[in-house]
Amino acid sequence: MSVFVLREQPSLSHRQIDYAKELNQEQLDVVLGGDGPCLVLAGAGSGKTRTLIYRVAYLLERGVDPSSILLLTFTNKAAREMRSRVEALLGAEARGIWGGTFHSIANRILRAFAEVVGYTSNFSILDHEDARDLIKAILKDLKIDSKARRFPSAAVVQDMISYARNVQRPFADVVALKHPNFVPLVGEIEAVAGQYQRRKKLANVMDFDDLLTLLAGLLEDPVHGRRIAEPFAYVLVDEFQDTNAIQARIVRGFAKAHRNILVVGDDAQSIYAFRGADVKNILSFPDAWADTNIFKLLTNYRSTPQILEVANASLAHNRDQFQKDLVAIHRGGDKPKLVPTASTSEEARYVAEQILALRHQGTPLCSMAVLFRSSAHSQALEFELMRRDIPYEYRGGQKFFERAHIKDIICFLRVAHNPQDEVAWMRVLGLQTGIGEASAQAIATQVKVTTEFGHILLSSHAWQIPKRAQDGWREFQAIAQEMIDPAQTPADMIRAVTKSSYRDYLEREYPNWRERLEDLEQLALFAEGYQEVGAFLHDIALYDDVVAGREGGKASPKDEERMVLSTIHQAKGLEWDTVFILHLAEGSFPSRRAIAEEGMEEERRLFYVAVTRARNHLFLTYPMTSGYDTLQFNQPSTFLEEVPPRLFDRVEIREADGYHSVSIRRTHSNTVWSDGSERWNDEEIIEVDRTGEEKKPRPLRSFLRDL
DNA sequence: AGATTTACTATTTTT
DNA sequence: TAGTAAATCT
Repeated sequence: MSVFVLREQPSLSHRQIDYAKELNQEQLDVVLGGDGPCLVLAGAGSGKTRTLIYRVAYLLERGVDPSSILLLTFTNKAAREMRSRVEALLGAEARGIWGGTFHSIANRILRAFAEVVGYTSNFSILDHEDARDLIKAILKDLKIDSKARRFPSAAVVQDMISYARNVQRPFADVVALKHPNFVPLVGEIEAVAGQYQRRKKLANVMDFDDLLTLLAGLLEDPVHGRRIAEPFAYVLVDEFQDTNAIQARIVRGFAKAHRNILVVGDDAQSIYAFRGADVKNILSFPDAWADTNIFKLLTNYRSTPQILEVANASLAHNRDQFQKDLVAIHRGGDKPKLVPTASTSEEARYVAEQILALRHQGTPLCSMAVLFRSSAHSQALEFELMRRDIPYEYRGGQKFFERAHIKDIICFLRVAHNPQDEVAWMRVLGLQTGIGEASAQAIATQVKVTTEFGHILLSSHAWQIPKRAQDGWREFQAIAQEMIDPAQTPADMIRAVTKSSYRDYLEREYPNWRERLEDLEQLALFAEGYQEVGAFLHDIALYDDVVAGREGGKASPKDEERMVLSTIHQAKGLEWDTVFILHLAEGSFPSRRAIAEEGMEEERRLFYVAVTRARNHLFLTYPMTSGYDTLQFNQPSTFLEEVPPRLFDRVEIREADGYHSVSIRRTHSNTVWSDGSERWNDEEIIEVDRTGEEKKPRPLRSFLRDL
């Protein structure tokens, strides 16, 4: 039996073998190689990813053609990670499998079927910001003054349009559900939505939702759908709890012919409701697919029992939940530490101290991560890490391809490749002095009639250029000339723009223009791998992490590794030995919005995801005060209050002794009184410095004086 | 008068 | 950084 071959692979770690032990042989055959629909409901750290990897490996071992395997993941990173793990198991033959996000797979397929859906194959892809800009332009065009008329803002309109398409419900329903006060305006908002759809098609651009909608349509087409889906004999979907209605349609489209579908997920980790994700997709999977085999994996191979206890205790407060307590396989371990700090800077200092101490004790930096609800919460820590030269990798917040200067350059290439791309035109024109929104729009509508980029240099005399915009327009033409003149490779074009007057613009506009120029050179270097502008643009439209995220601190030659700073959303599916969760203050995490809009259950699941990322050490911190000019007093997060205090080791920072050694006061235990209330046992207070060594007590200094 | 630039305030999560 | 209000151009 192939499974045994897998189990005895010397490259398999202990934990992987434990996974195989959890199911009996018959069940393993179904999960890994069985035909028909299969649903694996797996708790955090119980082996979701391994299930997918094993099935792929098992199929390949049985001689299945790799290109008949389609692996749908939530992030590109997850797809790559899985591919490399399967390759490590079985070698290069895994290379042919189709793996990626719904969006990237849609991108690949739609390039080949562009004409069928009314586009040409050089279509551009709008990111979130581009799409909002287009809607803004439409509102202006329709002379809708959203302030005066109490009309929803472009961002709100965009959100409603996107949500309606993702949950596959009529627009009016979504308005009623998400923004009841705009119900009287439904007709008008719908007109904007229609205009948006038309403008995109005219500009030969798709937004993220178009990618999914058009793919779903194609898959349901009797002729094309068959042609696309037929080759995929095996469909695997990761993080199924985070799929929405349109994604469920796509999954059905791909898998309905062969019915060999495996989905894995955990309803407790559904954290994308704001994007239309619906836990019902996973709970009703057996209804949608007859004869589904269901398996539950409830053993946690990742975390210590102390960490799991906190996770379980928190999740118990959710009602809409499948009750399942995870059981740890690990023994021993410390209680998670609960650390209130005087301020955000003290929080940052404490975390940095602990990181140094743990590293001193032998934990490599790459097995530590700091997680936070919102990217803004990491700022103080980033300064602190930079100051101490602790190398880190930042995930979350702005992506490389979303940085203003990167997008500027990309838009130059976009107009060259797809001159109809109105959105890109608006951006590049607006960069010139003297050209604002209005002049840019005037020029863009005329220019985009051209099908050949080179023509804009010749035929401009025929166009009406507003007077104040003429200098800027000439400047743009000069740059365009540089771009198309000697060579056509994307790297050459990027360097041409970087050398042009755009460089002066950068120097003028940004104090950190040198860094930005370096970014642009990095982009050019990356582009050298491409001969053709189209191929380059298509790849970077969705594969953001091809270029590493923001980095700070210099990695010493000895340890190249960096620690990770990440939003919780981006940390999903990952794990570290030590995890810090920052800013667990009411209003921040849970966010004010979640509290106000009854989004607490989802928010609690987010907390659950964060806690279950940790293998051995977990630190939960929150600043008792925050704010930069006004002082704000924070309450500890609901999520901390809900968990019985005895599950934590409470740390109290008493003394800030310069910047480099914060001493802490720690209480080890607490007392449960006969009436059920709990009290901290003050007798066990000790002071330790950052290396964990005990210190003599010093007088208490009030945290307020520290500010 | 309309377009553009500048100065200011408050920040959720993502393909 | 985005959205907005006030200041400055044409």
